[in-house]
Amino acid sequence: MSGPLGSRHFLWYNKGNMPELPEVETIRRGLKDLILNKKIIQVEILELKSFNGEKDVILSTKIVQIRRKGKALLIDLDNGYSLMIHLRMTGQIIYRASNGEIDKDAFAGGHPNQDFLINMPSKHTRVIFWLEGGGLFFNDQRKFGFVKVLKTEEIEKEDFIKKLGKEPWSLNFDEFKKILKKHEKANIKAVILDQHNVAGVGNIYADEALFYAKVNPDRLAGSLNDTEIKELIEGMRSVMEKSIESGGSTMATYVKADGSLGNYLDNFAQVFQRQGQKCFRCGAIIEKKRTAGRGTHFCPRCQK
DNA sequence: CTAGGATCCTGTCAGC
DNA sequence: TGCTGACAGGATCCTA
Repeated sequence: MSGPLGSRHFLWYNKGNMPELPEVETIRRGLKDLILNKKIIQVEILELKSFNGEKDVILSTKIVQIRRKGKALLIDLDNGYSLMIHLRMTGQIIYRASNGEIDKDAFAGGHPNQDFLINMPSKHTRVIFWLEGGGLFFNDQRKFGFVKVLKTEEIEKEDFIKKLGKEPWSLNFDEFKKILKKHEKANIKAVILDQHNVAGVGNIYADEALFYAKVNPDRLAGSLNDTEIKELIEGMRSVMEKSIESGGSTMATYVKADGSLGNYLDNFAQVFQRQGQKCFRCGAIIEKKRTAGRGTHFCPRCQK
């Protein structure tokens, strides 16, 4: 197929590159320059499952703010309503010109795949928001993500948001230690993946943060000492900050300078999807196993 | 209450 | 070559 840069792209399957906090933050920043103050002219729901709420209530409204809570993207409208978007594993937010074609303003973020590079809508497009001068496409291959319409003032009462834990940056040592004590018999990886405990950490950054803290993902939460707890908070902050700086999984990080497709994980990953390769810290071979029901990458030598 | 397994869904890939 | 089944995973629901 021919890509937007005029070169040929090879098909490349991204296993497990799911949107987490850094991806949603990158989308939030990207959309701010593109859709703020724009009016929603029409909404097309192509998959009922992907859209919750009343569509008519958001028609002819203006986008006044774009926020993020954990992995949830929040788009506030000027009539007291908001859109809550959760990308789950395969969700994407794609902005295109009003005919769906890729132009200089094109933007895409979330689960990186071919849809970043082709005209919209695609077979994975579930909801289209036609705006003044552009189209905002919610794509989601596996249909686990969703768009939800709700009153802005009711966001805090929404089930997912209400139960959301703090993000690593606002979580202090004592609070985190208390959480680990509460779940002392669960795997540490399961604890930091649970959005009720810490907001925003998904499978990629859980593995990366545990590597940073030199903690084996199978360890029980109650077994971590104070130094490890401190390092783990630092790790969660650090790996996600680094990913946000590098642009998360967006079109810009997906298409390399020569027009071929790259892996945005290359920008920061120390262990994720590096099984069989050498640990950057100690040289041992990175392994993959199953922890907390998830594919888990770790260094068997330096993660104790 | 907690911990852990099943579930949703589509696409990929190994194995025959 | 084409089919089949295993696998991937965020958050929720269910079970013990």
